[in-house]
Formats: sequence, C-alpha cells, structure tokens
Amino acid sequence: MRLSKTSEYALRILSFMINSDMQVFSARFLIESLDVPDKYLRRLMTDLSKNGFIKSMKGRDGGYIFAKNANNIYLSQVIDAVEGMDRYEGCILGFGDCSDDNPCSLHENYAPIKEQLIQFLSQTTISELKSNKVLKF
Amino acid sequence: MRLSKTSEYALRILSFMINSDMQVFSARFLIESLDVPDKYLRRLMTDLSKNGFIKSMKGRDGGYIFAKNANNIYLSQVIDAVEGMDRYEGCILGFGDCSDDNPCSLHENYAPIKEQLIQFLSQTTISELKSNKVLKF
DNA sequence: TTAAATTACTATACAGTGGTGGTATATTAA
DNA sequence: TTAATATACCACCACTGTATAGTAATTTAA
Repeated sequence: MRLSKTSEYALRILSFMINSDMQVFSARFLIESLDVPDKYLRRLMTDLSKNGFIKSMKGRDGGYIFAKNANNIYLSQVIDAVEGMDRYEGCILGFGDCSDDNPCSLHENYAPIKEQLIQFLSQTTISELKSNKVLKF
Repeated sequence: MRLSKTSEYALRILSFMINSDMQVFSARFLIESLDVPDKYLRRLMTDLSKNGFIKSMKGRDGGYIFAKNANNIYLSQVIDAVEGMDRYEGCILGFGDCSDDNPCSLHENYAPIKEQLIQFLSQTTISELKSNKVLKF
C-alpha cells in the first residue's frame, strides 16, 4: 500500500530532520537533500507548520525547525493533516457502514490486517524513525 | 486502506455474482443491484471479460457469466487487471528500491504488515467470498 | 539603511481516475 | 424480417492530486 505523494513527502522530510544533527533546515537544503519539487515542498512545509508540527523562521538564516518534541508527533497525525486518514480507516470496498455486524465480503479477512495498519500509524512517532539502519530519504 | 473505485466495483460485482444462485447477469441487473454507474459498469465488465474473468453474451437475454471457476480467480489478479498491484506491493514511502538491505525509515515496521496484505490479496479467491455472513454489496 | 536570503501567497497547468452521452453492433423472440 | 434488448466502442467532461511560475513579505548581516 502506498500513501499519497504528499504524505510520502511529509514523512520523508520529518524523518530526515529527526535523523540529522542539525536544528534548522532551509527549504533549499531539504529540496536538494530529498529530491522533492521546490514549490511543492515549500507549500507542504507551510502546511506542516500551520498544523503545529514544525515552526518556520523567515529571513536570512531562516528555515524550519520542529515545533514540538518529535516523540509527540504520530505518523497518523501527519497523514491526517495532509491527506486525511479516512482512506486507511475505512472499508476496503468503500462502504460507509461496514462493520463486524454489517460486513462487506472482504471484511472478515481484511479487518485484522487493517487493525494492525492503524495501530502502526497511530502508535508510531517521528522520533521512533531515528535509526542507524535507515539508508533512504 | 482503500482500493481504487474501479477495484472496489470489480470485486463487489464478482462477489455479488458468486453469492447469487443466478448464472447470467445482465448489466442492467447489476447496475440496479449494486449502485454502480451505468456506463462505468459496462466498460468495467468489458475490461473484466478481456482479462478472462467473465464472458459476455450479446443479444436478447444476454449478459455476463463467469469465464472460469471462481476458485481460480484471486483478488490480486482482479486488482492487477483493473488498476495494477504496484501500489500495494511497493514501498509505503514510494521508494523504488526499498528493501530489507536498503530500507526506508518505515520499512522495518511496515514490512510485516505489507506481507500480510499481499498474502491476503494473492491467496484469497472470489469463491472464498461466498458467505452467509455478508450483508453488503 | 540596504542588499541578500529566506518563507508565504496566489494563480495556473497537467495527468489520472471517475463518470457521462451517443452511437454502432450483435442476437433473438416474435 | 423486424423490433427489442443486449454489449462494445469512442469521445468527452469533471474533479482531485501533483507540480510549476511569479510575486510579495519578512528578517538579518553588513
């Protein structure tokens, strides 16, 4: 399963930031490091700061910095802010009222997998993405 | 996680067919039973028959019928035919070369969940969707 | 004070998915 | 044979996500 491009970018950026020793990250630096389109990244960063994940500092030597501790930012919160979590929480066949009591034909088999996905996204924080194993951003 | 609308429709249609006692299903009947847009369903059915899942019969009293035994049609095959499986098999952050040896920052945690999803889609057949529990199509 | 470096905003373009309309073609009951 | 009923095909439209361009506004080193 893939996230939207925007969610991908958002998580890659935050994951890159938490895995670096730097404090302040300019848009230019992030763009060059992460291969995210210039204007698209800038707009996304504005969005992420409006949602309280990062702070922006204008002017010379400005840039972006975490607005709160990264161990308090959950993946699901980031995804929810930029594309919404509905797509991942809902019925795999798109029924609005699918449930254990009113199941679609895939519900019984898919429900436990979805449960794990939701757990993963809603219990993992950005700071948990700090790792010496990670090679890709 | 949600499938594309087209995959949703395809699986709902095939699931509906396997759960019915009828043999031949006219487009009109499927449209009314499943609330899928008229022309969209017709185009999709043409696509499904080109991919060998169903056969179409023109003319008065025509309609659609399974082209092969439904226990030989896997969910992943249907999804692959109408939208491609790439989105579900690939890296959650969209990296083309993400792997155990070259992981993205979510790989370690997400890999086992993805594995279950792939297993589910590639090992479940349409005939396994036949159930007396299912209430929704 | 000024110039440089930075983020913020607005408008637009493009592509893919989902959806619609009209017409052509095939089959069969009568 | 003909009218009715069905699928097949082609062109088009709308919406959303992704991406780009240009300009405005802010801050600070010098």
